[in-house]
Amino acid sequence: MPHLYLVDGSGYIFRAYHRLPPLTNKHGEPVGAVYGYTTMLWRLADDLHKADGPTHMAVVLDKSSHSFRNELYDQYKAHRPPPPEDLVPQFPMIRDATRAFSLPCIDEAGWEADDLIASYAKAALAQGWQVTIVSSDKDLMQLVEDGSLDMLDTMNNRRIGSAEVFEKFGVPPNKVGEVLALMGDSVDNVPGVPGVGPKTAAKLIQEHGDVEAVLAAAETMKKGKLRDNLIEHAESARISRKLVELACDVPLPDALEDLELKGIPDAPLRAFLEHHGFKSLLAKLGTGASAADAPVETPDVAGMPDPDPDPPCDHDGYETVTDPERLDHWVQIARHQGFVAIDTETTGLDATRAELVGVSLALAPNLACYVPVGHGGTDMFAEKPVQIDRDVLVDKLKPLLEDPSVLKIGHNLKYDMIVLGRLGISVAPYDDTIVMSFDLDAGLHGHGMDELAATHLSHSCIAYKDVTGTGKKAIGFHEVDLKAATRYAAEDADVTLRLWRRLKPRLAFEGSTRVYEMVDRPLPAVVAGMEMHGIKVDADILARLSADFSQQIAALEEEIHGIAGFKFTIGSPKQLGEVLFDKMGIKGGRKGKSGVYSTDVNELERIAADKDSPGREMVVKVLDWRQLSKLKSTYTDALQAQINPATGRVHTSYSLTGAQTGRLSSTDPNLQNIPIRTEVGRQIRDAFVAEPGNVILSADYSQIELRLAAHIADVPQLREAFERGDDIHSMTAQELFGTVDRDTRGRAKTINFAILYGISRWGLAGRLDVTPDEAQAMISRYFERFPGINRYIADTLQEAKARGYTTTLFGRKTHFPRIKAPNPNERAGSERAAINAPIQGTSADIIKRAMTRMGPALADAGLGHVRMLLQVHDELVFELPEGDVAAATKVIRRVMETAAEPAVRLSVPLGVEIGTGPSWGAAH
DNA sequence: TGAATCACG
DNA sequence: GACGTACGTGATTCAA
Repeated sequence: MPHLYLVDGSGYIFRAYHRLPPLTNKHGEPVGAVYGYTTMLWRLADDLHKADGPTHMAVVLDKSSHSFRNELYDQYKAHRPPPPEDLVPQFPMIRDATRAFSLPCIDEAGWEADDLIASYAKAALAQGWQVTIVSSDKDLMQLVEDGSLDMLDTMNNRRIGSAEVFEKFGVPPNKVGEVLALMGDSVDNVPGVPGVGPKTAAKLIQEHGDVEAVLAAAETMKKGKLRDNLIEHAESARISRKLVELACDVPLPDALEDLELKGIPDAPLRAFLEHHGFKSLLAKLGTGASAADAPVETPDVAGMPDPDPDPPCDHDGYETVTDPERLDHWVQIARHQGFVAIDTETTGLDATRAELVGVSLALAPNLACYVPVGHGGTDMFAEKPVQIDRDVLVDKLKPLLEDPSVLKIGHNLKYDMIVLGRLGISVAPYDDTIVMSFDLDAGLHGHGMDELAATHLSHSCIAYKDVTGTGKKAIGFHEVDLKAATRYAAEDADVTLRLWRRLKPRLAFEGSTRVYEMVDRPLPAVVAGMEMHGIKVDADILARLSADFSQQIAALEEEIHGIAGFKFTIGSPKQLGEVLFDKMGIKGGRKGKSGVYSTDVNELERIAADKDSPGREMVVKVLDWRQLSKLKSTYTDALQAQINPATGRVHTSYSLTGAQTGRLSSTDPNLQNIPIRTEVGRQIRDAFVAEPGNVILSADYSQIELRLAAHIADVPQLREAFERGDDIHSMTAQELFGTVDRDTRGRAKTINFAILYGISRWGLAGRLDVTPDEAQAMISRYFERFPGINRYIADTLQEAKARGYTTTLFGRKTHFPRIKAPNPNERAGSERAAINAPIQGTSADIIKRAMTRMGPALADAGLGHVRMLLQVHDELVFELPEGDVAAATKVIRRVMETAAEPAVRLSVPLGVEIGTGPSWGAAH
């Protein structure tokens, strides 16, 4: 069956003009509306091949501003301002664009485009055709008929059928004219009835059927303003009814059959696109791929005509959005454009607790706005500034942020995703400029927005503290006045967008697309989920430990002071050093550069091991005191304070860009350094518990860095040992010392780690308590037995010096700008780090991939209740229903063991050890 | 704010 | 011949 598409070109031009940034082409002609129009036609042309796509198509335009309606009512469209100056030259270009697509362009003097559309629609329907009107004009909604005529709003990619019409007007399509007549239209200057808006009009028509019936019933209505207005303005209502009526019998300038689509010839289209420099569309034309085949997630900014890159930030040009309709406006441009930068402002730094204060959006440089929703302080009764209701913002923003065809751009989006996630919004797809910067420039500089703006845009951002103040006088962002808040917040979105335009093309150009797409890009969403979920911590267990530690600390303190003969601050390394080395005369005190004796563990253990030292007794107690103080202050006390009272759980924050090698880091609190190595410390892990009926599951990669070293350096002996499942440290001991016992295995283990960290004979000598010469002999022997290792070290160093960076198996770069430093100490430090980075970094890449795949893999296996809670570099911690343990273990092991594949094929297997229990401690 | 110390992988 | 002794993190405390 023929399917006719009627494109409301005139309506589209105005909307596109107002919703798109003011672009110009290389000839300096304004083309914003033309660009929007062209991409819209392109998308329509894509539907050509679809089953329900068009067989016939025409673009309908207004010819002149005069129509029969001016005869009916001389004020019709009287107050309409002339079109904007830079839109006028675009009208003829729209006709060019239409011709470039070889589409018929229909206009007729004396008729509006709406009348022509209505007439063509009726004619087509009479022949039994399908009709789609490409427009979102409310007047045209009268024409909708279920099953035969619908509308397509290309700005929102939304089909409008009678259900949508009913939702908008409260009446079926054939009554829309009645409603429009009563409510009037200020833009077209259709008078309607004063005091009657969409709601009242809909109610009246629902009750009475049509305008005449409403007017007739007016006399019988209860007395009031409405009744008076209906009686007084009855004539105006009748005129309005005629004005909104569409003419359906206009003689058709072209016959229906002539509108048949015969394909779109390349040449004229190409010429048109080239004239305007619409590169992204040209590219699609060139490869013969249709627009639908192109990735919608990453709009080609390079293809946007943009002769004026990065003007300085115009803080006073940012809009404060306090009117819901203005918000709609911004959202619609964003949806049409296909990308938008976003930033949220909140009451605090902890995303899992902070309240939303406002959201800023940016569409192009200097085209940014701020939408306040939570300003006005915490006092419930205080007067608040005019602003949009938070729930309204959520309703209006959610469709945009979840629209799969609109790319959301943020800087450290993980934060915004948590804040928005708590309001029921998920953000996808997205690009994160902090992650992009990290993947490009790790090791060169930090990745905070202010630093990147200074580095890449030569722009110094408004400092947060300039807006809120510092120290005790600091106020929350919700207390900042809207003007200052807009300048600050909109600038953040503006800068984010500008950074994105700089960084995005660099990814491909500099070979970092792989690691960005395959490893890091998905992480903000995954990690946001983990942070939001948190892990349950039993405050009672911690409180008991705190009390216990307290007692022991007090007792030790007394004993230590007793031995010294006076009181001093044990926690002060300065005082402790003086007590030990000056007052008590212990020998061998070493002063650091600040003139303070070193009193670290190594030093104290050296004293404790010396049977003749007078300080033995005290030093042993100090070591105990230190351990308990550390555990109490850093863990048992601090952790209790970190429990979120709303959730009863602890929500750490992971930094995706904190560790140069690609690892995550954890803060507030750091859950990646919870004690495990000593029995006392280990008890703290028992406080990390599962909810009733659930268990904690811990899965960790066994020896992942050594396995990766075996693969990367290609060491056959190590590879084979891992394949056989041998104890790798015993095997190393056998190779190095010819015998395996506790001592040699321990030494071999130390050497194995030393290799990964970039070894020095002195470092190893210190660890193993041997002379540097003996240490050197062991290193030499190691290189001899595992010849791949020194080749790896030499190659890595050479590459790091030649290129300035190292890479992981997934292409992650870590830069080492100091690797050629003249200071040998500095240089040697960089060299060791460079040796370690590819191994530590590849391990980080692999577990990150496992994390990304874990959620979907568990869901596929029907294990939706299994939650991933923590990552500790080579370990993932889960919480799950007891009954799911067996099934989940299988999935988790499979995902982790195969996480490198298929991008990287390892020559060693990855081993994963899994344990479960009521607490994290018990799961190990 | 930096140094020292120590918790983790 | 000096350098000054393992990679990557974060939190706490003291003292300036």
